[in-house]
Amino acid sequence: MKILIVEDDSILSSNIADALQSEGYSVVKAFDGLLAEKMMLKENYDCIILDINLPGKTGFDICRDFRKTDTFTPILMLTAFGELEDKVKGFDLGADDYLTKPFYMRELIIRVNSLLKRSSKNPGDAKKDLIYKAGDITLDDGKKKVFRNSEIIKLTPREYQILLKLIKNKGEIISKSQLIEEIWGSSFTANTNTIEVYINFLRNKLDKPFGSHYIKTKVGYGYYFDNSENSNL
Amino acid sequence: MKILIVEDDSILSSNIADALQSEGYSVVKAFDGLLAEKMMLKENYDCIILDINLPGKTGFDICRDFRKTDTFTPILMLTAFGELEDKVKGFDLGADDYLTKPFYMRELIIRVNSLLKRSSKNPGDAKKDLIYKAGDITLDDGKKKVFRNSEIIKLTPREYQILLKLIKNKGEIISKSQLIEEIWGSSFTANTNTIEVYINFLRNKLDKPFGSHYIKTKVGYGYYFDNSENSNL
DNA sequence: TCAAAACAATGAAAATACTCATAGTCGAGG
DNA sequence: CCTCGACTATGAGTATTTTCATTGTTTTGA
Repeated sequence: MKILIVEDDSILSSNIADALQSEGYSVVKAFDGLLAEKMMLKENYDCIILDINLPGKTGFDICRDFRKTDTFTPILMLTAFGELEDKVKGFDLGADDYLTKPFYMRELIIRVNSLLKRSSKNPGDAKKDLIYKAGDITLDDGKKKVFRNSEIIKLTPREYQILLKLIKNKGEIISKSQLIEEIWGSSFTANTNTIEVYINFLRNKLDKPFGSHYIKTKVGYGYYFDNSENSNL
Repeated sequence: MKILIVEDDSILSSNIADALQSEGYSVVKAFDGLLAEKMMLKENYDCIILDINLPGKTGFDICRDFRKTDTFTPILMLTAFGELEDKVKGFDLGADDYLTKPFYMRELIIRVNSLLKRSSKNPGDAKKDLIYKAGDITLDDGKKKVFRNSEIIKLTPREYQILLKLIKNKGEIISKSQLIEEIWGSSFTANTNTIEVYINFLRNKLDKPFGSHYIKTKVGYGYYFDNSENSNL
């Protein structure tokens, strides 16, 4: 169980981390809103503890944007004392629970435990397997949606199928004949350059507007999804 | 265990919340009758604590309307001191227990505990699995009934089956072939547009009279039930 | 190293498929 | 015999898929 703590007060953050670790959870900390969001998009956490007042981007905004791409990871919000409407807003934006500062660590533990219990019971647990993350691309195979940094990218079915195949085997080279076989079926007469055209469509939507190169060509062999360090060189 | 507290006095509300939380319950608060009702229809709570005097809509009305679609979630009513007939009326409208203000928190805890014990022993517990809520739609698969905000919607069997499948997997895309397979069976020759037509029927009954769009099309992929924030855009 | 050959990318246009609303047929049951 | 639910047919509007001609890029071998 891996938990992300997003809290800029380093003392509080460490206290929370200690408490959770002593419960056997593995913990990752983030102190800045923007950085936190990137981490959330790149990696699957089992639970996220999210402060509201953060440098970079507020917890509210992070929560709202994150819920566009991920609806199952439980979020526990930390609100300042007395800010009652914060709680309402938090729930509206997709938080699963809140805790008012200051709080007892014991209570935080209870709430995290119950959030995790709830989400593990949920049928949504299986949905995790349907979500693929690679670089700053998120592909939700349940909703058939693709995001780039929480910005949605609209793909046609064929484009989507190709991207799915490439992301499922990221790093691996997929030959054109493999793509044809799996997406068009064996009966398809591939006497034209249909695949090249679709790869081009994909790049137009996925790579070019962002100035990056995830979809790479291996001349003579096929295509592959590259999310290594310097993938956009 | 998640408990909803519907009480407009924020001090009392917080006191109740604290008491329940220290018992290990997870708590959600609502301060307005109309909002509370929306929350009740959208989410399954294990117990509801309901004040009578509320802005927006009285506890009596909420209770009565809620019981049309949900007969198992225990409701504990809070009545003002001396209003004896309130208790009678409360029971008549479907409340499971009442508590007269002011009261000791200890007593509230006891009553909530016993309500929860009772409902968990009940055969009605199994019924929860048969009730699906999504947005302001409630589908009772035990009674084969569909409600929109406690107003019943009459569906034909085929329409019902489709809606059930979509709501069971709300948010997920269901392809036409999946729908055909599960509802008509594998032997059905799907050479026509039967599904499109039924989706149209469903929308006519479920969406159009209310100016909303729960049933969405993902062109080329299939259909899905959308109850996100801006589902009617 | 350079040119030819093989391979890949691109833009535009034609062909095809999909969705949806309306209208109509058919058969079972009151 | 009339109504209602299940299903079929059709056509317009839209979106997607495919083809083709052209341009660009990489590889190879003399």
